[in-house]
Amino acid sequence: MAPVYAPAEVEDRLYQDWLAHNYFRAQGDPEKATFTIVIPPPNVTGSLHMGHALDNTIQDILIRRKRMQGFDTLWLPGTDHAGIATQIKVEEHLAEEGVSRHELGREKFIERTWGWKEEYHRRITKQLQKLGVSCDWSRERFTMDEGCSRAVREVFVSLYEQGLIYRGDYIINWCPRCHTALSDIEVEHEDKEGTLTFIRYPLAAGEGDIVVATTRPETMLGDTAVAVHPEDPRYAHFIGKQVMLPLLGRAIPVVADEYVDPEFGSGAVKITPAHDANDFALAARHNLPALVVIAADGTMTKEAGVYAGLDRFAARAQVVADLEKAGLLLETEGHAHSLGHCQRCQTVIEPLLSKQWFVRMKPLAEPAIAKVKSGEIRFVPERFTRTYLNWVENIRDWCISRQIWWGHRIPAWYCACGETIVSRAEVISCPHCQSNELFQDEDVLDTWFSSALWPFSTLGWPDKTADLAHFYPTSVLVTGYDIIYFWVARMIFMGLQFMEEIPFQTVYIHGLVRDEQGRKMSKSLGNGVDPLEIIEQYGADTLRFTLITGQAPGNDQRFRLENVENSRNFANKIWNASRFVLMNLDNLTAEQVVPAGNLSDADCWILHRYNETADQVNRLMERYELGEAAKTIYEFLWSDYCDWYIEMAKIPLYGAEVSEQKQTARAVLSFVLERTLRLLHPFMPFITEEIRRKLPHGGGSIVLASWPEYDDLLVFPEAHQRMNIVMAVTRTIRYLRSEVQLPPGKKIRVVLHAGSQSSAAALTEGIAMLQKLAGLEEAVITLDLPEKPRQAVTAVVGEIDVYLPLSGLIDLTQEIGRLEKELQKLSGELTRVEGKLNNPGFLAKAPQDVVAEERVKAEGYRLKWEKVNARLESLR
RNA sequence: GGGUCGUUAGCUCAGGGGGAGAGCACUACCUUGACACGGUAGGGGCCAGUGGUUCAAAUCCACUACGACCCA
Repeated sequence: MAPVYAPAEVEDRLYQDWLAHNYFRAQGDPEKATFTIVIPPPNVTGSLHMGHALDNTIQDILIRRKRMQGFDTLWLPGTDHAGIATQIKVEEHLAEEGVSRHELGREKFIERTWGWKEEYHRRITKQLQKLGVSCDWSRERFTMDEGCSRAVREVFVSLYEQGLIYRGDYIINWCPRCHTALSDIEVEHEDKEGTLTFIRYPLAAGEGDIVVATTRPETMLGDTAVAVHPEDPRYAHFIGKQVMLPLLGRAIPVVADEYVDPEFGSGAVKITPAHDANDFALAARHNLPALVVIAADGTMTKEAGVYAGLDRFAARAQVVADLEKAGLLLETEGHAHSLGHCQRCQTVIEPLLSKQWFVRMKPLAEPAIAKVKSGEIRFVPERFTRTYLNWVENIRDWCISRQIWWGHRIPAWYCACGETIVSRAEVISCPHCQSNELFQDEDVLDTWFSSALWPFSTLGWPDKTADLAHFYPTSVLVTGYDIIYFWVARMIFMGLQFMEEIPFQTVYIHGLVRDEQGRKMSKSLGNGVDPLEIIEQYGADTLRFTLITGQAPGNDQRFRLENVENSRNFANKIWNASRFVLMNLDNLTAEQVVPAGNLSDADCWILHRYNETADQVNRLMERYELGEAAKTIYEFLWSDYCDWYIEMAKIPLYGAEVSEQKQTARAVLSFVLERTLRLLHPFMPFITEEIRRKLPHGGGSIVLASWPEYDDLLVFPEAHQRMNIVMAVTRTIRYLRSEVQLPPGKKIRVVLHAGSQSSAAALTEGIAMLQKLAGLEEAVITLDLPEKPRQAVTAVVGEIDVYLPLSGLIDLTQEIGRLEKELQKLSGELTRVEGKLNNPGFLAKAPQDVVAEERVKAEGYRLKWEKVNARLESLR
C-alpha cells in the first residue's frame, strides 16, 4: 500500500464493480420493508453543480445506510427536460450556426433538442456516477419518456374533466425574450429605483384635469379609465366624467373603486387592464375594455398609434418626451419599486393579457395543507413547514401553458366550429361537427407540471405496477429550500389527487452551496466550482465528506478549498491507519478478528468508544443530522482510534510480549476498523470499500454489509474509566514535560502518588502505556509518599499526584508561577460551583442528579486546590 | 409591509438551559518503525445589545441593531 491514498486509482474501478454486481438494484420483494427516494431530476441543460453534489450526497448517505440495514431500497434516478431552460440553450447553440428555431421549424428543432438531451443526459449520468451514487440505474426515467408523457396527459385530461383545469384570458407574466407565459413563481422580483411620473389627464368637457402617477408611462396608451377612491373628496366631482387620454386623444371614464390607495402618488390611478393584474381586476368590476398596446415581443402594437413598432422602453422615453412637449407632464420623482424578471433570462417581465391554460389551485391545495399540518408529511428542519404553508395557504391559480416547443404538448384540439376537445389520445374528428379540420394547441406545459408527478409517474403510473404498489409512497425527498414551491408543494397536491396518498413521508431540506465569499455560485459571476474537478483532484469521498460536514440542516454553506483539504487529509489518515493495521495483521482470518478473552483495558476502551460512536451516529442519522454524524466518526477515528489506540496497540505488537496479546491487539484493531469503515461507508463509499476488501471480513461488498448498531456486548464501563485515568495522567505528564521544555526524546522518571487502591490499579494496568505514550523510563506508582520530591514539577489528576523529579532542570520560581496560575484557575472554578451549591434555590429546585454532579465537581476542585496549594507552600 | 434565518476564537462555522467546541490560521517543539495530507503541547472568546423567564441563560421569550433570504 502506498503511503498516500490515491482515489483516482480506486473510485472508477469500484463503481464499475458495484454496477456489475447489481448491488444498487432494488429487489422489489413485496415481503420486505422499503426505503425509497426519487431523485430530484437534474435538468438536461448542462452539467451538475455543487448543489447537485450536495443533494445527491445526502440521498446516497440515506440510501446506503438503509440498504445496509436490510431494507428493500430504491433510489430512482432520472433527468428533467427543463422546457424553457433547455430550449434557451439549444437556441443559443443554433444562433452560433446563424439559424433561428423558426427557420429550422418545430419538428427539426425538437429533434435537435433530443440530441442535446442525449448528450447532456450522458454527461450528467457520468457525473453522478463519479460521485458514487447508488442509484438503481435499471429504473432510470426522463420526464419526457413515454411513460411520464402518458402520466402527464392522463393528469391533464383528468383535471380538465374535473373542472380543475381551464382556459381563459387573464393577465399573465410574459417574458418578451423567451416569448412565453410564466407562472408567478418563475418571476423573480428585484427592488429597483424607478421613476414615478405624474401625468395630467384633462377633462373631456369643461375645465380642469386629473393627475395620475405611474411608474410605467408607456402603458398610458392602453388606458381605458382613471380610477379614484370613492371617498376621496379631492376627486368626488370627477367620478362618472370623462377625461381625455393625452397623446391619443381618446375619451376615457373616471371610475370609483376601493382598490385605489388615496395616499399613493396623486391618489388617482390610470387603468391599463391589458398590462396590469390589478387594473385587470378593476376593469372587470367596471366592465371596462382592455387594450393590448405592448405585443408579445415587447414592441408597441398598432393600438399604440404613432408609437407602434417601438420597443417598450423606447416608447416610454418617447411618451414622456411627448407629454412634456404637450405640457401634460407635471413632474417626476424617484420611486423604489419591485420589478419582475424572468427567472431564466432576467428580462423584465411584461404583465400581459392573453389566453392561457390554468390549474384551479384552491381545491387541490386544501388536502395538501392538511397533510402537512397533521404531520403526515414532515419537513426537516421543521421551520420549513411554515415556508411551505405560507405559500400553499395563499396559493393562486397556476398558469401552465408555455409558448415554447420543448415539452409536453397540451392535449387539446380546436375545431373551426369552436369546439375544444381535451383528450388522452390523438383526436381525428370533431365530436360536435365531425370536421377533420382540427388543430392541436401549439403550446406545451410548464416543466413543473410533469415534475409534480415524478414520485408516481416514475413508478409506472397510470398503470398499476408492482413497483408503484411496493415503493409508493416514497420515504424521503431531499431537496433545496429554493424549490419548495416549484416542486415539493406541487408533488404533494398531485400525489394526493392522483394516488390519494402522500408522495413522501419526510422532506429533507438543505441549503445552498455558496462560493468562498458567501455569494451564490452562478454562471454570470463565473464563481462556480465544478464538482468534477474537485473529484479528479481530491476524490469523490473527499468532496462528499466536505459537503456533508460543511452543512447544518437547512443552512447554506460556503465551499472552501481548505475544508476540502481537511477532508482529503482525513481520507489519508484512514488510509494510513489501515495501512498500519494491515502491516501488522499477520494472516489473521476473519473468524479470529472477533475479539475474545484476555482483553486489555486499552482493548476494552476502544471497543467501548467504538460502540458509543456507533450509537451516537445512529441517533444523529435518525434525526438527519448527517454532518454531525460524519464529524462523530471523524473524531472517533482520528482521535480515539489513531491518536490513542493505535499507539497503545504498538506496545503488544512491537514488544517482546506473549503472542496472545499480540493476537488480541490485532483482532481488536481489525475488528474496530472494519466496523468503523461500515459506519463511514455511506459517507465515503469508495475508500471504505477499498480498505475493507483488504481486511479480513465476512465476505461480500461493504455495500451490502450489515449496518453497525449499538451492541450490548461491547460495553466496558470499568475499563473505560480506568483508561480515562491513564490517558489523563499521560496528557498531564506530556504537559509538564513541555512546560519545562524537556526534549521529546528525553526519557524521564515519574512518581505517581495514587490516592486510592482503584487508581493505583488503573495506573498499574496502564503502566506500559504511560511509559510509551509519555516518554518514561520509569513510572513509580505508590499509595504512600511520605517524602515529596522538592526538585520536581507536579500536577494533580483527580486523586493522583504526578511528580516529575528533575533535579537541576527546574526553575523553582517559574514552577511557583505556574502553580499559582493553576491555583487561581481552580479558585475560579471552585467559587462558581460553590456559589451554586450555596444557593438554596438550586438545592431545592434543580434535579437531584445535577446537584449531585455539582457536588462531585466541587469536591474534585477542592481536593485539587488543596493539593496544588500544599505543593505551592512547600516550594515557597 | 408580512415571514424566516443569522450575529459564538483572527477566518469559516458547529453546538443549543447546568464545566465555551471543530477545521484552518497562530506559537513552541518533534523527520519516534501508519501517516509532515503527520505528531505533542500551547495561546486566543463578558457566545451582537437591552430587558424578561428560571435555582441556573451563549442556549428559552420579547424588543433593538446589523446582515441574508422568501413572500406581497
